[in-house]
Amino acid sequence: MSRYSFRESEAKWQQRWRERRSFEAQHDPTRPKYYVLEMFPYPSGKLHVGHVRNYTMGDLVARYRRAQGYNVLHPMGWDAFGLPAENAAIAGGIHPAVWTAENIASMREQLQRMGFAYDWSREVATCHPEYYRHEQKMFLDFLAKDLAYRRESWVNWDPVENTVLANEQVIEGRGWRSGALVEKRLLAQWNLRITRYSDELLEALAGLDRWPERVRLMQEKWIGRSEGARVHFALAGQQPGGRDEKIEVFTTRPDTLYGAAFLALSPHHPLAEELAANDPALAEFIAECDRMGTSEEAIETAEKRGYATGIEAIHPLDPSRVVPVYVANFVLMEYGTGAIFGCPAHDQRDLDFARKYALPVIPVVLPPKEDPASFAVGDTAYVDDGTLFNSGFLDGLSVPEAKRAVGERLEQTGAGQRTIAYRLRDWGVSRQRYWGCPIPVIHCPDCGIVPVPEEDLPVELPKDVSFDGPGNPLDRHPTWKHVACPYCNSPSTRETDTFDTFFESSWYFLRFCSARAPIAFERAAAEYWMPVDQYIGGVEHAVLHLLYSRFFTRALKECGYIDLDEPFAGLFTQGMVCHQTYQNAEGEWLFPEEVTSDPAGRLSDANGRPIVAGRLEKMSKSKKNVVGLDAIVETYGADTARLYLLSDSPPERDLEWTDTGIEGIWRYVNRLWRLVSEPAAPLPSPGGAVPGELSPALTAIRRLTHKTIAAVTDDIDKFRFNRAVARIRELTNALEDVGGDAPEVGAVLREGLEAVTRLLGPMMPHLAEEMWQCLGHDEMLVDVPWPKADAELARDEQVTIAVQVNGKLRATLDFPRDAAANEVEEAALALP
RNA sequence: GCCCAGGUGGCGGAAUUGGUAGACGCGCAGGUUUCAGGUACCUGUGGCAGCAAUGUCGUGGAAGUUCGAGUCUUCUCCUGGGCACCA
Repeated sequence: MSRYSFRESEAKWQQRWRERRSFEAQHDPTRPKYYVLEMFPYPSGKLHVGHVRNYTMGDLVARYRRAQGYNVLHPMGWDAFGLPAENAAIAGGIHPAVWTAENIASMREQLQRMGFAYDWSREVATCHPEYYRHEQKMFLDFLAKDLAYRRESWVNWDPVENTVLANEQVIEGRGWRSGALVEKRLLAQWNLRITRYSDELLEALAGLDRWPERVRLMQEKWIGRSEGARVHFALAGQQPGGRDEKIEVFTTRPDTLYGAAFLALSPHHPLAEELAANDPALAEFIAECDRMGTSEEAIETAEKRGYATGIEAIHPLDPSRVVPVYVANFVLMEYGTGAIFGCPAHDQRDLDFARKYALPVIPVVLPPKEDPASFAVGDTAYVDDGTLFNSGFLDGLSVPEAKRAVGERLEQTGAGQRTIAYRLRDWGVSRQRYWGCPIPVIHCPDCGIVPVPEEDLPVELPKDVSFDGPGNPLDRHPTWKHVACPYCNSPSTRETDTFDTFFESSWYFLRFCSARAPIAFERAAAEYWMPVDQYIGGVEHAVLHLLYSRFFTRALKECGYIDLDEPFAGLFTQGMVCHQTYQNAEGEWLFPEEVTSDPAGRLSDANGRPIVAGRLEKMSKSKKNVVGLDAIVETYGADTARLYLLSDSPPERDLEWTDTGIEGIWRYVNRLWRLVSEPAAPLPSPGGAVPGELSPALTAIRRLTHKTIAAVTDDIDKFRFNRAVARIRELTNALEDVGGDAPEVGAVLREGLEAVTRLLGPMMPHLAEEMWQCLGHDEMLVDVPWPKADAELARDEQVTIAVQVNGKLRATLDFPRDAAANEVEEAALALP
C-alpha cells in the first residue's frame, strides 16, 4: 500500500506552475476577467493558520474561476509600513527596512510552499518608494481638490505608540493595536475629507449586494446619518461685549421645540470658552470635564453635569419665553453644532438633567389614548410618536408632521433650517512615526505650508535614523528635514509626520492592475480589472480599511485617475481560526505541545502540575495557542492543511484547529491516492465514452458523479466550501465500493475518479495534478476546464416518498420520477 | 441600553420551496494486521426500552399556525459580535 509522497509531489508541481507561468495574468480585454483578492498581510514574520485559511479560500476561488474560463487576476503583496517594524528596531537594533524585508522573504517562501496560485510578477510592498511615491502624488492631487487639509483639532493620542489614531482606530476608548487608553490632545493634523462623501458612501451601500449584510450595517451605523434641523436661539438681555450673539443647536426632534427647557453647550464650544475667560468657576468646570473624559471608568459612571452660565436664550418660536444656558459635560463639540436644546419630557438624558437642576418638564407629545389634562412625565421620557399639544401652531399634528411644519416655519423666519448630521468624521492621517510614507509638504517661514513639487517626488525616508530617543526619529534626524523652500528658497523644514498605514492599503488593489507601471496605475488596466470581483478578509476591517478604500476610490475618481466608485463588488468575511488555550494554576499560558493528557483526560505540564483547558480563543502569541504552519506543512503537506481549513466549518464562522481533524484529512488524502494509483478495476484510456447500458448499481454511481459535480459547483458559488468537501467525500466513499472486471465498470470508475480529481483541483491542487497524471493525462489539470454535470444523468429515476400519519413517519414508498399523483396516493392508502 | 448573528448527537457541522433530522468528518466501541503500543484498514455509533423486528423521545425554553415545523409567527433564556453621553 503506497502512501502519497506530498513532499516530492508538491515541490514538483509548484515548479511546473512557475516554469509555465500558469498564474501570470495578462491584460486581455477580449476575455472576461475575474479579480480575486485576499486582504494583503502585514509582514509580521510568520504566516499563521489564520492567514492560510484566508488565502486558501481565495486560491480556491481563483483556481475555480480560472477553470471556468475567466482571465483571473490573483495577486499578493505586503502591507509593509507599520509600528511593529519600528518596535523591533527599538528592541533589537535592527533597521525597520531590514526587518520588514526579512519577514517578507520568509512569508513569501511560506506562501509559495502552500502552492497558492498568485501572480508573483505583480508583487508589491508598500514600503518601497516605487509604491509610496504614487500616494504622495495622490496626496498633492487631494490638496489641490481640497480633499486634504491641515487643521488643529482634538485628536486621539495613543500614549504607548506615541502617535495619533483615527476615530476608527479607537476601540472602546483604547488604541486598536496597543490597547492603551487613548488621551485627547490638540494637534495640527492632516485630514482627508471623507465627509464630503458621507451621503454617497451611505447611499451606495445599497448597491453592494454581494457584501455581507453585517458589514453594510456596520458602515451604515458608522456613517450615522440623522435628519434634523439647526435652530438659532438669540441670547436675551445684556451680552458679553454687547454683541448680538446667537447659539446654533442641532436637533433631530425639532417637533419638540415647544418643550425646550434649557440649552447646553459643549465645554469646548466657542461661547463656553469665551465665558470661561471671565468666569473662573466655569473655567474650572471645563477643566474638570477634560480631565474625566479620558478614563474609561469615568465615562461609564459619568453623571450628567452642567454649569449654569446665567445667560438666557430666547425661544425661537415664542419670543416671550427664555430658557437658561448651561455648559454640560455630555455635549460633544464634534457632533452637530456643539450645542443642544434640552426637551426633558421626550428625551431621557434631558429628563435626568432637568430633574437634577430642577428645570421644568413640559410634555408636548401626547401618547395615544392619554388625556392631555392629566398626562405627565415621571421618571421615563416619552420618546415615541403621538399628537402634539402645548405647542402653539403644532397642536394636533403627529410627530413627523410637526417636524415638517417646524422646519418650514424656521426656514421662513430665518431662525433655522432643516439639515442632516453625520457621525462620520474626517480621516486624520498624520502619524508621528518613522516607518510610514512621508507626507510631501514643506513648512516655509515665508510661504507657509507648501506642497513638495511633483518633480521632487518621491520624498524618501532617510535610512540613517536612530531609535534611541523618544518621539519621531524623522523629527530628530540631523539633516533630513532641513530643505530650501521650493518656491522662495528660504530655509524651511519638511513635514516629519507620516501617513496612517491605512493610506497604503486604500489603493493597493489598483496598483496590482499594473504593478510595474511608472505611474500609480494604468487607467486602461485598472478599468479592465476593477472592480475586485471577490475580496476576502477578516471582518475586523468592516469600518476601517473597507470604508477608507471606498472613499479613496471616489477621491481618485474626483482627481481624474479612474472612472470607478466602488472598489469591491463582492466581499466575503471569513471567520477566525481558534484553538484551545491552556493555563496552569498561576494563570500562565502554555503552548499546546507543553500539555499532556493522561488516559482519564486529566491535563498536566511537563512537571506533572495540573493544567486547566481554557476556552477556545483566536490564536495569539500572548495566549500561546498558536499552531506553527511550518510544522503542519512538514508533517502533512500543504494540500492536507488546505483541505482541513476548508472542510471543518462554514467559512464565515470561526474554525477550531484540532490535531485529530487534520489527521482525518491526511487519511483521506492517502485513500484518494490509493483509489487512483491502485484502481479496483482496469481503467480504459482517457477520453472514452461510458457505455449506455449499465447495471442499476453502476447507473447509481454515474448519477452520483453528476449530482456531485452540480452540487459542488453550486456550493463553491455560494461559498459553502465545507459542504462541497463533504459532497466530494461522499462520492469518494461510493467509488471505493466499485469493483469488477467488466469493461463498463472501469469506464464508470474513471468517470467518477476524474470528477473527484477535477473538483478537488482548486482545493488540493498538487494532489489533484498528481492524480490527473496518474489517470493517464498529459496536460496539466490547471489547464483543464471545470467539469459540467449532465443534467439528464443527474436526475433521479426513482423517488422515495415518505408516508406520514399525523406527522409520524409510517412507511416510505419508491416511485418512478413521473408517477401520477393519484397512483402514489392509492399506494399510500393501501398500506396497513 | 440599542442593533446584528447564532443555539441541532460526546464534538465540528449537514438538512432546496415547511415534507424520511443528524449528510460528511472528529471522537468513541468492537474487529483485522502487529510480539506489543501506535499507525493503517474494516464494522458499528442520537437518547431510552428490547436479543431482535420494532417502539418511543428528540433541533435552548414556552405557546401558536399546519395533515406535517430544525425551518413560519409570538414571547422568553443563553452565547458571540458591533455601536453607544450622537442631541
